[in-house]
Amino acid sequence: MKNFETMSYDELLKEFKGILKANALKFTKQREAILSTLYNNPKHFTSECLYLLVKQKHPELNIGIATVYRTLSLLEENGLVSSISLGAQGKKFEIANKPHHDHLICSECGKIVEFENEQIERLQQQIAEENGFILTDHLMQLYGICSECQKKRTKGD
Amino acid sequence: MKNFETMSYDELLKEFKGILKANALKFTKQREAILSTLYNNPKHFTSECLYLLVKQKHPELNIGIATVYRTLSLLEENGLVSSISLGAQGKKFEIANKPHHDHLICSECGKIVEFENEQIERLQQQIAEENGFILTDHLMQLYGICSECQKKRTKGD
DNA sequence: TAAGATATGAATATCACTATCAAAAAGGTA
DNA sequence: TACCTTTTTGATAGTGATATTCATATCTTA
Ligand SMILES: [Mn+2]
Ligand SMILES: [Mn+2]
Ligand SMILES: [Zn+2]
Ligand SMILES: [Zn+2]
Repeated sequence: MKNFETMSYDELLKEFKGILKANALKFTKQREAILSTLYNNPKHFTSECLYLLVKQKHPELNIGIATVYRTLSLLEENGLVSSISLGAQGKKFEIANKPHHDHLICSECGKIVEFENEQIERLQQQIAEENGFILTDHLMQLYGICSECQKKRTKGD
Repeated sequence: MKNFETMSYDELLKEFKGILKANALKFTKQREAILSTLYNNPKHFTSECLYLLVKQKHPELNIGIATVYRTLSLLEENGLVSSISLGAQGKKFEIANKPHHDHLICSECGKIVEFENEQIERLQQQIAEENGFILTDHLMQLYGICSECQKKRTKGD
């Protein structure tokens, strides 16, 4: 997979157009609107939430939620966005212009902190090897209570 | 949370009854059938799959799938079962009578290998602390291709 | 064992997501 | 540019897993 970490929006767009062309797909206003909204608001988006924001930023497109789902799948398949499954809280998407990282999530307020830890990644690789697996992917999410929510709790009691 | 690792079925049942009583809930044939089926078939069960097995083992109960969902939630809330979310492949449940472990999953055949790694656990704790979080839980799943599926692939090509 | 509670199964609803389809837009060609 | 073919779109209906509703059945305790 290509590394999109340091891409400017123009480069990203060029990359996207290349992927579209390579697959005989078309470059549409909707697809660009979704990509640019993701790029300019680098958060962890619910499909619904991204849909609302694109609608707000580009009201003239009258975008449909089906298109958002379709485009997110397309972008994820091609490595331009990545997603995390948060169980009950649903699935969230983010643009893949950052190095690989995992997530630390506050169970109380939903805050998401990103982190990376090479040592864990190495150990994961080792575990897979020990069990005869070729490691292709992993999911790691840490759940806890963030410092702000800890403070709130103390006050509340 | 209590440690259920070394419990015999009788002990587990006693524990369950205690939880029920403490919450003014009733001990029913359905609830016991579900618990015993989980205990005697220590696998990773889909709700549907568990439902079918309980139905087969206890046809006289004519159990409904709603009861299976309800009971699994109840058991999970009380730490007697734990679940893993496998994205597209759905959610799987297992009885919590083993030490904590994480999962290595074959993307091709769905095989699940359990593992534990103290070193990773320590690093996770450390990461949470560094970010001011109190760690309460974590999720770690490694995805890959198991050795059998690797062999099949080579033959297929 | 009767009273008062919760639990159950069947049916229905919900929720996130996917498929369908007619109309619109893209993009290659001349 | 105008045309033509293909893909894309938004609205809508459909799907599958899980949750809820509700009338009846089953527990628990006195
Ligand atoms: Mn992230
Ligand atoms: Mn397990
Ligand atoms: Zn918080
Ligand atoms: Zn396999």
